[in-house]
Amino acid sequence: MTETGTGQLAPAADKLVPASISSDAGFLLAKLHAAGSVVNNRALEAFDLKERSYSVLALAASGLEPSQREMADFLSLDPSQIVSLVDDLEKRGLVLRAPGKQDRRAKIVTATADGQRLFSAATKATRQAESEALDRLNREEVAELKRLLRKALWPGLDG
Amino acid sequence: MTETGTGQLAPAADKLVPASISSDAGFLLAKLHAAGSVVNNRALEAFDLKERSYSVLALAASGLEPSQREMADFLSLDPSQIVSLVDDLEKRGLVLRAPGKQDRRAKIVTATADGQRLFSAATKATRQAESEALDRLNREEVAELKRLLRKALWPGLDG
DNA sequence: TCTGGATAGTTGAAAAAGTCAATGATTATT
DNA sequence: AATAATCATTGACTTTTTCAACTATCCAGA
Repeated sequence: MTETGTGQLAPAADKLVPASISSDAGFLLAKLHAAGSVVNNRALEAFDLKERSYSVLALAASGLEPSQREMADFLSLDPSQIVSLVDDLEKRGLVLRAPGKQDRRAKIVTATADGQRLFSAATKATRQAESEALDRLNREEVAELKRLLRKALWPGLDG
Repeated sequence: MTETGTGQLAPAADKLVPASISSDAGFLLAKLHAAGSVVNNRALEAFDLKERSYSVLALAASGLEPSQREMADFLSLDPSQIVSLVDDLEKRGLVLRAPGKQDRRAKIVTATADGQRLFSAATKATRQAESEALDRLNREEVAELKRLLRKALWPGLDG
């Protein structure tokens, strides 16, 4: 994406806005997600993380003791992708694998103290990145956007 | 993603919702986009299109006479990706390339009559897919979601 | 006008990401 | 006890993304 330093699109990029696809929710989601990814990944670079590894670390640090299969479902990734993401984080001493207590096939992934620390620091950076990516919305609009996204994903939950 | 026939997530997928990442806009966008893509691409299969080729066809059919570079910027794709997408659509007789009138380096992509017809039919399918992907939101909420996404992308435009 | 630097499209290679089937270990079902 | 299903893992394979050339064209300034 052609970008200026502030994350704004180049001026000429507005020409195609009137196209009918601009009222397609799938397209709007894709485009905002793409723009946000750039900012997010740039913010995570300093921690040697990407969106993907950050989200795995976030789940490991959540206290919810997720299995890799649960992570795969939740993150919309193939189980084999989780394997390599966890491999990497584990090599770096950020997470641990432990066999599930009820089900020894499963591997429960938890963050180490180092992992928790890195997650906290990285979270600050992504919060900053998020407000940068959504800086055209005011506080209430950001909250409403998130509420609608959550409702679309998990109706009736307060996630 | 583990899915039921209705596009709902499998029951166990709710366990991780309380994780802090569920309030991260980037993650929510990614997840809803991922879920929507599955439905969208399934709907477009019948037309031998994917989200990508559909969006290129949509711009070609828009009457805005976009150049490939403008398409690349607008769709957040690399110019070389546009080349192969347009190649494919052109081989199928759905779009035409014409040199730009002011700038002969540029290639203006327009839909043929066949392309217009296919686009119309495919649009019906994606509309259906969209309401399926967002079926947990009511009409007003969908409108509000789109409004916020558009505002985040193009503040001050009525796209 | 000429020249140098930028830009549009194209090609092709390389890296990254996604998909999928097979396997061993374990659990669930019959 | 036997069969079927599930979890993590590996490896192959495809698709997507990224990037560096290259040609043709445009543009700005000498």
